[in-house]
Amino acid sequence: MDLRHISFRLLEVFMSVVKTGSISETARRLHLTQPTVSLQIKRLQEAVDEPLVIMQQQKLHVTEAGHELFRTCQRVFGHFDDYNDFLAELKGGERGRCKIAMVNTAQYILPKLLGPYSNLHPHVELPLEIGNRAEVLARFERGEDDIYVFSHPPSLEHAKAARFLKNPLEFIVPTDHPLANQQHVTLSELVKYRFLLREPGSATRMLFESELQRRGLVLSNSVQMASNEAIRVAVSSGMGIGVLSRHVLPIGDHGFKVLTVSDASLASHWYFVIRTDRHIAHAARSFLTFAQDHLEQYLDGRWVRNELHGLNLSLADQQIC
Amino acid sequence: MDLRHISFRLLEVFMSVVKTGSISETARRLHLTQPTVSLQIKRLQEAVDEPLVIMQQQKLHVTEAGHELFRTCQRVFGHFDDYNDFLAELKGGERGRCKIAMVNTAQYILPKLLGPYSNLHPHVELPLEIGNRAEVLARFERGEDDIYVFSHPPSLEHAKAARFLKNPLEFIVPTDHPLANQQHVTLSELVKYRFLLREPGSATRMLFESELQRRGLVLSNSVQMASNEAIRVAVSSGMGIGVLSRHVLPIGDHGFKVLTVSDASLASHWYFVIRTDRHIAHAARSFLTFAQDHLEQYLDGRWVRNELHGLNLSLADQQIC
DNA sequence: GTTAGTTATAGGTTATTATCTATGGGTTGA
DNA sequence: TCAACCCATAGATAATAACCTATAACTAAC
Repeated sequence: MDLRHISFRLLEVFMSVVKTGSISETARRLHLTQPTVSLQIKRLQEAVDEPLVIMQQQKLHVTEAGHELFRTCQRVFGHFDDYNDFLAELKGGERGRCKIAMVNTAQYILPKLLGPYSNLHPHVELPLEIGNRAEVLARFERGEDDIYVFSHPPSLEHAKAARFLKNPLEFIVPTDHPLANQQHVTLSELVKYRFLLREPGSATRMLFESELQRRGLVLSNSVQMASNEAIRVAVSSGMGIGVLSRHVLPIGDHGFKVLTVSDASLASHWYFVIRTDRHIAHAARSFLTFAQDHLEQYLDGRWVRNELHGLNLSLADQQIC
Repeated sequence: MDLRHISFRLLEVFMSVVKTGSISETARRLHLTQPTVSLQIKRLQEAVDEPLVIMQQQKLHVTEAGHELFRTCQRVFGHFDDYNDFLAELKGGERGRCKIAMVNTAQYILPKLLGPYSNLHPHVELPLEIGNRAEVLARFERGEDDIYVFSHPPSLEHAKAARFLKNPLEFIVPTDHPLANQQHVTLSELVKYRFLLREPGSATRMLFESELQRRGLVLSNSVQMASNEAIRVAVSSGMGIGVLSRHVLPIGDHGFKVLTVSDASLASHWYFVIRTDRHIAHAARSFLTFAQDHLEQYLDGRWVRNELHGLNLSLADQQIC
């Protein structure tokens, strides 16, 4: 039996012939002519090298080989129906995966969106990758993920970015620090103290340093630390001043004090970033649409900057091609 | 997803791509060129309307949709493999059915062949039809069965017949009949008595009557009976003389006596008959070959006339077209 | 930076498929 | 016997599939 040149259309026609028990009737149902169906069946029989139906006293009689082939076809089409269901879910964003890579700071706020989304779409896998800016950037270059979360989006040609949340920076000091109880502090006062900072590539540090440079200020003393947690703990134990995203600060007193700096309001934004030169997973589209619709609901409304509309619009355009 | 124009070849190529993880490698294995495979995959993706494999850092990566399609294909090919096994058995005569229609008298001897055959090929169905000559002839005309067993084969154009067993006729009389103990009896002596005969169409009766006509003899008195059993019983109870196939006579004394008629040796033959204008079931070929090889083994060698060779030879020729 | 290996694309040829219309031949039932 | 069905076959055509070669473009490794 040579399956090679047998198409599913052929099997469809054959099944109809078995079901209706008539070549003419099949032709009518499938909007074909009777000779077409006749010939199709003949071709199939040649491929199988065995008669599938025989005329017997003016009635079409299905042979054993034909019967068994019919059963085989039923099973086969069953599997393809299943596959179609799967595809439908996949395309509808109900199934599949959406790999997200994010910078460290974002790990505190993205779950607030991912949780509700995941509950709504339980069949969507959501693997998360967390790294510093350099690491996430490298992943972006290699196109390893579906969605990237940055502050300071990379300005590469085949990237599309959209802000979704303001990321205000806060200065924190130990509770026993000289500035801890001062009403208004200025940036120039602060730089005399020792600072605890993330690595040079980090968005937080870049933002802070560019502000210092703009103002012609220089830090007298700074220590580099590998994570936001490390900085928080170090500040609490009196090692110096920390500059941290508002979103990573726990609510309530935790051994440090947030300063009100009168002459500096530092803030960056988080962006959802996608590559436009790659196929975008349906689940990723689905998540971004969800985010656009529910940012205000699940994130603190004070900081939300919902600019996802344009991104989703351009994705919808792309979908057509 | 539009299956219509997807052939199994296409799925085969796709499966190989998934298995090898490479388009070039697949091309080499399937003796195609790389662009051919590339294009096939593209076509398949268009049919599914969803990427199945994507290039990621110089490596082919199978998408979710691709993976699921692969699994679907595995199942589908599994079913067709099963079907191929089924076909192989069918074509080898190991499976299927062989419908045999036979005249009444044959029912006593054919089972001696069918039994051993059935044991050898347990998956072959062997439905039997038994009727008088007219009935079997009608079935033959309509082509309802695969093999027919006649004495006096119908001489129709698209029929092929082969003798396999001699069918000698015997005259039986009640044990208390005047002729019962006579050494030699002649036909002309017999016709004075009452005869018990089958219906006019039956081969036995036709043979007997044509012999009478040839000799210019006329029966003085005859009674028609519907079955060989009825005749046997009637003879035993003294109703007259019977003419029966040797093969339907039980061995040993059963209330009647077999005469030795010196001037008449009546015998017909049983034939296997098939229609040559129809497809011959593999099981039927298989049975006829079996019969050719084992006639002498399972039937009384004295009567066997094995002329199946020619029949099977012409069947083998036909098989080619 | 050259080579070797990969995939993608363009352009072309040939074989096959998927259709059709027209027609012939056989059955059935009025 | 004739109309109304059925199926099979012939002959024709347009679309498409299935391939090819040549070539481009990219990446990894030497």
